[in-house]
Parts: sequence; C-alpha cells; structure tokens
Amino acid sequence: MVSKSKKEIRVRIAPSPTGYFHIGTARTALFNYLFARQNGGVFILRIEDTDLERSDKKFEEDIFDGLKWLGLEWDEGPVIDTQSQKSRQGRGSPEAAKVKSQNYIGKYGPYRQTERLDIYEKYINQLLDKNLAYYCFCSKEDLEAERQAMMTQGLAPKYSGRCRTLKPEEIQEKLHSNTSRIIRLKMPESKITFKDLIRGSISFDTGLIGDIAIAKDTRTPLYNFAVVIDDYEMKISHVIRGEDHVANTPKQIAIQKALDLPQPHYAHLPLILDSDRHKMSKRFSAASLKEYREEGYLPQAMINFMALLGWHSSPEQMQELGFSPDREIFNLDELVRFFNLKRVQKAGAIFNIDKLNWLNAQYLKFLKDKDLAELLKVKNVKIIALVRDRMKKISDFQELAGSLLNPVDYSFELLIWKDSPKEVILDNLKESLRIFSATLAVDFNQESLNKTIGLLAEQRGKGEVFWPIRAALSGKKNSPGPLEIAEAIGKKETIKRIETAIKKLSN
RNA sequence: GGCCCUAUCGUCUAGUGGCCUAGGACGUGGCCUUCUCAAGGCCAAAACACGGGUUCGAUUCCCGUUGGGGCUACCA
Repeated sequence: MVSKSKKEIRVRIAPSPTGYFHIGTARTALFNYLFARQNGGVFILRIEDTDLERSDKKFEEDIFDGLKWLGLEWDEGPVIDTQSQKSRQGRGSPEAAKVKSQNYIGKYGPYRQTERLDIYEKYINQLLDKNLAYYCFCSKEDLEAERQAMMTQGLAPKYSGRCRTLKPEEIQEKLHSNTSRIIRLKMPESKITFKDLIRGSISFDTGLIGDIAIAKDTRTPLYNFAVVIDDYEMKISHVIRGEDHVANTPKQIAIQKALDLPQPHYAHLPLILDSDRHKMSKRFSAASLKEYREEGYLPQAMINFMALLGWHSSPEQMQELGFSPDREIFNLDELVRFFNLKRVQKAGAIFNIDKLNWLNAQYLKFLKDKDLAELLKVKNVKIIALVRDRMKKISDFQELAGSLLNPVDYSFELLIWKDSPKEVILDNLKESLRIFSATLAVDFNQESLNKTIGLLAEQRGKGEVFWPIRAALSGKKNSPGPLEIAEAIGKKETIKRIETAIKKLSN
C-alpha cells in the first residue's frame, strides 16, 4: 500500500469589502482559524473585491482591524501597511511597483481578487476555447421576464440557454457591436453530489440550475468563478463557510469539473440568526463586529461567544482532561485545542445578546483592577473596584462611575430614606459629617469608617444613616456602598459632598 | 413557486436505543445577603413539533406531515 503523504491543510476566509466586517464572517473566520491551527494548517485571508461598485477600502480596513482585534492573525493574505501604501503610492513609479509586489504575504498571492485578473482571464479563455462556456447577449429585462414566467409555471427559474446555439458569425458581430454580453458556463445536465463535513451528503440536479453566469467579460469574473479559481490556485484544502453558500457549491463544482480541477472538502456552518430568526443583516440588527467593539465588548468574550454559536465542547473530553464537563468559558488557545468540526451544529443559531453580556462580564472579572483602569483610561483604581461588578461592558463605566468621579446635581428628596422625617435625615447627615471630619486622613478607609459610622448606623438605623450618605456621595438612587465610595473619593471630597447634601436639606 | 438544509426548555446546547424522573449555561421567578443597585450563594419553573413505522424498548434509526431557515442576480 502506498502511503499518501498527508495533504497540507489550507483554509481561507474570503470576505468582500462591501460593508463593515460582518459578525457572521467573523465567526466563519474563527472556525477556519481554529481548524487551521489545530491541524498545523494555514489560515488565509482573501479579499473578494470583484464588485467594483460596492467595494470600498474603508471596509477592507475594517476587516483587517476586526481580525486583528479578535486575534485571528492570517498566515497568508494582504499585508496591512497603510503607512507605506499611503506615502509611496506614486502612480507608475518603480517604487510603486515594488510596493505592490510586497503588499501581501504568502506564495499564492496577490490576495485581492482585483489584483488577479490575469489569472482569471487565462481560465475564462480556456473555457471559451474549449466551447465549455459561451457569450450570452440576452438583456437583463428578457432574463427577468423569463424567470418570472418560469416561476409562475411552478418551474425552477433558470436561463433558457438561448445563446448557446448562436452561430460564430453572430457572436463575432455582436461582440463587435455594443450589445451587452456576459459569459456563461455550459451546465451539463447531471446530478452533483458532494460530502459536507458537517451535513453529510448533499446533492443537486444541475438541470434545475442552468447555464450560470461566470464573468461579465474575460477580465471581469463573477463570484462563483473567481472563488473556484482562487481556491484552486491557493491550494485550499477545506472550504469552511456559511450555510448560505450550499446552493453555490454545485455551481462551483461544475466549474471545477469543466476546468478539470480538484475538489476541496466542504463544510457549511450554520448561520447566525437575529432574534427574528433571519440571517443577521445590517438592516435589522447590529451585524457588524465594529459595533460590538465600540460598545465595549472584549475580544476574548466575542471569541468565546461566537465559538458557542453552533459549537459545544464535548463534556466527555472535558472530564477526561480534568475540567468541568459543563465548561463554557474558553480562550482562543483552548478553543484551538478543543474545537471539533464534527461537533458543529447543523441548524442556525440565534444571536443571544444576554449570553454575550454575561460572558463579557465574566471576562471583565478576569481583568485586574489596574488593567481595567488602563483600558478605561481612568486613574482612580479604587473607583474601578467599586463599579466593576456592575459592568456588563466597558461602555457601562461612564453611567456607573460618572457621578462618583464628578458630582451631579440631584433633588433633596433623593436623600430621604423611605418615609423618614427630613429632620432626622438632616441630623444624621450632620452627625456623619462630624465623624468624617474627625477621622484622620490615614484612617479614611472602609474598615475604620465602618467602626464609627457603623456604630452610628446601629444606633440610629442603618437605612436612616447609610442611605443619605450614599445618596449624597453618589447623587444617585443606585450605587455602590457609602463607605466604599467615601474611601474611593477621599476625605476632602466626602466632606464636600455631605456639606452639599446638608445645604440641600436645610433649604 | 422551485431547489437545498434543518428541528431537545424563551435562547445556546448535552444526549448517538435501555444510564432520561431528559443534564448544563444564559435569561426568568423566588429565597439568602443587604442602606440602594449589582456581584455572590441556594432553590424553582421551563423542552424531546406531530403522525406513522423499525425494535422487547425510542429524544436517539427510517418515512411522511408541519414548522423554521437559506438560495433562487450581469452581488458576494
């Protein structure tokens, strides 16, 4: 028996820069990354920018930023070097040419489809020459009418193949005129079956698909065609992508067959759904990663959350490794260890923001006060300690700690505990003020204050004493405890705020 | 409409014919803690879509129904 050397695992993520980096694409990237890393494979980033109308550099940059933020570094793909690109992009200069040849890493570049036009042209011509593809001159309007007619007849909408039989002279004539044209693949009528690593065997009747469009002209390839060529040229071994691509798979296989190219393995991931159970779209939900980044979610939480959308660890494996079988918290390295394509779910998963919030809160807890302070650009570490348990995401900080950092105005009624008389509260605050003032600065901490103020509270009632202090110090109905705030803001500020409160009640 | 995929608590899921009185997590409710809000601890409610088979026995296997989703472009 001949031992076949194990083929290198090469996977890719192929976003199109036509919008901000989509959360679904991010999850696909994660799964590809995990699969690559755990198999010693290569993770490739390819920019599918063939749609000139909608593609935009700013979206491309957002993809780079998002991937980097998540920690999903690609082994091959464009190099982000905006600095040199911006400063040295002199048109036509030898310098520019040099930059261009250096703007990617990997043996199979370039990794932007618009930079690969020569490659596609070669294959398109090959198909045209072999008469496996042909020019179609039908108008969009005719095509649309045809489609509608077929649908009302209860048939699968597909192109009639009318231009297949055009005579060479007719083709030449139309080619020389201004008639709009497109290149179609001659789809053989057969059954295409492929084995999906997650779903098992899936088959399609190509007779229902018809002659698909593969390019607008020899230098303007369309999605399905460009994908096939790139996946082949880049030696992609496994195509791991969203379920929305299963219907594209038979089309791509047909192109592979026409070109006599090998077929990669396929794995179609369940879609991430919004709360209406539809594919997450920008129109109806926060579908871009950017939004979560700006909202203050931690990349680690995002990674963990996305991994749990359609995948779950094996309780058995966890137990064997000495972990809790119910474990759900995993960092990137652990995911690389435990992830298993075989355990990926088949049905779509709803994006559950509550779970994300909880996970984010967990990751926030892992952070040291000091690191969190740094992240928030806040100097008072004690304040961080006070509000951190109340934060779901880092953007919550302002709402939680704002009034602690800088006093806010409030109504005197806030100082009143339940239905205690105003005079009682006023007197308690005055007494508290005396105690605070008498406390040495070195003893101005929770522990010491708890002995003095705590005693007063025991004598006069906890609510009657603690509530007004807390309200005076925080200016809010809900806040951390009074003594911890006092320690955090210090003696001087505490006294100042209590005095303000007393003034409010005295009016 | 056609094609393809899919189906366990509200949500994410464990489960691969008997270990299931269906387990966990989020969320929800209650209790404890408590000056408030959190955090934390404890407890509870909450699901195998339906109908046929196969089998001694089905959440688990098969078929159908129904539900859900995706695709159906000269977008990707």
